[in-house]
Amino acid sequence: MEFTVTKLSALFPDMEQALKDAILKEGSIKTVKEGELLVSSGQYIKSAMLVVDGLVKVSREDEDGKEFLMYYLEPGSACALSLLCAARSEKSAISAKAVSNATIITVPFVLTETWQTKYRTWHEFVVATYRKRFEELLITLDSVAFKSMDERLVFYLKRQMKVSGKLLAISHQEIANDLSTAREVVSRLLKKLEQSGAIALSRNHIEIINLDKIFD
Amino acid sequence: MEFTVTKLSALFPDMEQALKDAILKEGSIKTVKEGELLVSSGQYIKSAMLVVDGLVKVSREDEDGKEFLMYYLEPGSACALSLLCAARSEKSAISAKAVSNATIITVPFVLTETWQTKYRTWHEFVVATYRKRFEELLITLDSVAFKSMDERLVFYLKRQMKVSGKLLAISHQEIANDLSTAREVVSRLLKKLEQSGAIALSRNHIEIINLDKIFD
DNA sequence: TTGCCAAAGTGATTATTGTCACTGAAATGA
DNA sequence: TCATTTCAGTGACAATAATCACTTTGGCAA
Repeated sequence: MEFTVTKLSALFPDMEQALKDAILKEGSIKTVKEGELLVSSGQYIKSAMLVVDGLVKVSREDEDGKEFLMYYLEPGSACALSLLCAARSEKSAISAKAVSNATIITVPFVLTETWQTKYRTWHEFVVATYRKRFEELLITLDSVAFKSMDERLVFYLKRQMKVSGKLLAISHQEIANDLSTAREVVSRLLKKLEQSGAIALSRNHIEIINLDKIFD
Repeated sequence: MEFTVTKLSALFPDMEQALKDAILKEGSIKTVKEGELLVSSGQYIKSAMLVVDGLVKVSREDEDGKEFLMYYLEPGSACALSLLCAARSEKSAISAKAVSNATIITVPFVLTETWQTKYRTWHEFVVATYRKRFEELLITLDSVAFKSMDERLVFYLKRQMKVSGKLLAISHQEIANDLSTAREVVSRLLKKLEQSGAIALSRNHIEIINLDKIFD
């Protein structure tokens, strides 16, 4: 896929012209296949990453490999971590994985740091990104801290629906990983949701019928 | 307590002179007593808050009043939320409470927004604050997502020790609130820790003897 | 000093979640 | 098409945490 200023404008409408030019000039375009890792746990991040196409899933991982879904990145958004770790080039305990075929623009930190003062709209973009990720993280934290597994599952399905539509191509095991629980637990709770008519189950697919009646 | 540029310099060593002058000129100094609320849940935040003395506890709250400790703010730090909510003057689902008598400098958002471009070091301070809070939030998230209650309690006590020393003046109920669990659970687990010699219990006080041997 | 109240201790019970050990059912591909 | 692998369903059980219903203790004030 090739990028022009026009396409970039659609994704990042608030950026000034000079910044978009700079992104096209200095950034490298990277395409990743579905399932591929963009950032793996323990890796050093050296570039800012802008998602321009596809969907990227950002997870947290602990020492023994258990993972946990933090949030999704859609086209037009950036990973706050990829901006955060910037300053220190720190090791990250997060991983980023392409959920669908995706296209990313990467810009080395050395450059983006100078952009902070050079382009006002870059700075604004960074701050807006921080804020958005922070809010999403808080919502994720809420659901772990205050909700039980059945509520968390419904919350999860709703979020999935937002990014992938009503027909989810996902296994129970993957859901269990994202929620950091066991597959059997997910299977049982999904079954309950099916019985209540909220979803329809088939192998590797979940069709969301109506989750609104469930909780609040 | 009165503030001079010298005192401010010690707390915020990276700020440029002009910025420190501006803080003293434009900010209002606010003192709060132990236990007082700085920000209560549902309130609109209209100012950036810089902690210059004392200790402030930042918690998340859900609809039915259950709370959850996010992190502590020590002198020289700012609440990321108080910077984040800035742009939108959004309602916050967080509360900030003074753990000890505390002194805060508040600066209205209208001003701090202009500071973003006016003072390079203010911008850097904001970004550094975001990063720090984000990291702390991730660590908090880790402990909820991956750890069981006994591990979380030890983690909690260690964090308390960092901000308040080895003798904690805190009730079991308060710990339970911070961890979003029941008092009985905390009492039982504390008892276990006492039996293992890691802590000593007395009414309204917990003395930390050695938590290093416990876990990892 | 006594009486009260908040804090802490405790046993019993329930609910939720995690684990184990399977079986069966679809997809894949050789 | 058959064989292998992956995914899903399920019952039994264990472990953890939450809830309930108390009792006990210590600190403080009248």
